[in-house]
Amino acid sequence: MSDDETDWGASLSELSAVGHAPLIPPPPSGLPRVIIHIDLDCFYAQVEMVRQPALRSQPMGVRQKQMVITTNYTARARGIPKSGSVQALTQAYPELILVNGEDLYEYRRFSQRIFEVVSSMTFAHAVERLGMDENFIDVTPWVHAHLSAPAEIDPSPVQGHVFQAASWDKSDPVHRCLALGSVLAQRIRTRIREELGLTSAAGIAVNKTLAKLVGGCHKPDDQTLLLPDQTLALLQTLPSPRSIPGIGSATHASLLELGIDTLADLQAAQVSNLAEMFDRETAERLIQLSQGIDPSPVKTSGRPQSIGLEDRFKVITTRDESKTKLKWLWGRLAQLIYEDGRIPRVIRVTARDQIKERAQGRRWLKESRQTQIAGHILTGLKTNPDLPQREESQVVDICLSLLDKMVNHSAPYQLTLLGIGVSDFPPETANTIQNYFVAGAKETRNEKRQPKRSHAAMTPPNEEAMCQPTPDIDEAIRPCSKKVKPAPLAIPVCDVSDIPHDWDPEVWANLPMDIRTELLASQPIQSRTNVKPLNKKTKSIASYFQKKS
DNA sequence: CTGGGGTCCT
DNA sequence: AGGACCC
Repeated sequence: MSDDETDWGASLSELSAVGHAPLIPPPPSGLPRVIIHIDLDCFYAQVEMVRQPALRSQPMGVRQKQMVITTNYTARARGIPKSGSVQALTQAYPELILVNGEDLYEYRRFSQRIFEVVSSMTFAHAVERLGMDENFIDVTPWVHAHLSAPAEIDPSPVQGHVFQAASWDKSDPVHRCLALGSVLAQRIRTRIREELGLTSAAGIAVNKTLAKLVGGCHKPDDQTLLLPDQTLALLQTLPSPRSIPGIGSATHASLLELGIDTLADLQAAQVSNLAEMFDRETAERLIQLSQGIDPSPVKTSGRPQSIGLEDRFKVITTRDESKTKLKWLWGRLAQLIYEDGRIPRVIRVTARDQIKERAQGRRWLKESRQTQIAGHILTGLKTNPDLPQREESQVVDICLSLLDKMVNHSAPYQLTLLGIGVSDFPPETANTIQNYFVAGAKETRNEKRQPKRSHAAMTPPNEEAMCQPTPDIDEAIRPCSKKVKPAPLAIPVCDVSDIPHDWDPEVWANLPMDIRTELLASQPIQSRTNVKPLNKKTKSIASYFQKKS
């Protein structure tokens, strides 16, 4: 949790409780941060309904193996739970339609487009992904810059709900900041609906934790703002310390051992109370989280650090079966690496062995082994989703040798999971305009190519009764994959003053924030004292985008 | 009958 | 390489 200069640290109310205030630069203006958390409603189910609109009116759920991981709101309106076992749900609700969601390919694509749409909005200073369907957006700079409008002309109407709105004071600058945030959250949600046909919930607050927590107050398809003075009221609605993001099962168990059962216990704890189980930094962070204090910055999410696939199955007991499964996994993974465009330098195999788990008395035990992979083996993926025969069998052999390090084939074993992942991508020389330009060109190139076959239609080999895929009732319809290029985004809400005068607003709006920042840094602004020199390549690319006059 | 992903830290 | 956390 390192602070950089873009992290304006805690809100006013947070600062008062922070031990080392000097380490956290105060907000320049004395105003709080404004953080939006966007959470797609039953994301997987919504994606399936976009792909197959007839499902919209049906009670539907998405299943992976024996679990229904989410149901749509039509189902929930009938009292069907949002998740559960296939067994239980189909028995109790025979009308529930289940779609197989074990292949995350489409969800990944929608997730990427959501991130792009959000990042393209000019007021989004930083966007951080959390899983496939959540994003944090820091809109602090925009909000502070637009707060100066006189209150009597600009009543800054709040969009959506206010958590316990009684103390709303429209003349309080802190409240007005958050109200502006709620307007921006509404615009983000509207764009996601217009561009992708997906509804979402949002929370607006002074830090990530509170934004996420308050966003849960009005779902689906609505949003909630938290005023700093209502922080404790919100926290009091939480049933357990476990409800705080960042306090997971292990931390919760440790807290229980210390006799800390409730959130109030943790709020009242001293660092010394926690010293037995946690180091001082962690203890301080936990107590602060329990009080709604969270200085962690919204970190701009870049390209993934790793790409991996796993498959669970009933059991594998031979090297030969493993080879077949690894081949199948690699085929799908190769497609993803190809679409990513970068060549990884490390490959890893993951496995679960039931016998080992029982021997060690553990509920689950995942092992992995990784190794560097010579560059020449994978370079074919730069231009083709399939590797030449020779390289492909080399990769599979590498995977098998990694597996051999985990299982002894002369002793009994029972694998129930295999996975392959890749990581350690070459650095992309940070986020420069050159880089963006190259990446954009590559994307266009990739999207023009049709996948040789829809890998969503690929079926795992050697299916056991237990893991038979559901009949693919949604064969085909893939709204995104048929597009050569994503539809150009409409001109987003943004202040004209944000845009350099010689730029096309639409082009500007579609540039990622860091690129805009870089270009703004190169703008001839009188007040700027530290003008970065513009190198040649940047200049020519900038002129490519700029309007001709 | 707990999925198939990810992140960062130790 | 594993473990914590997140969805």
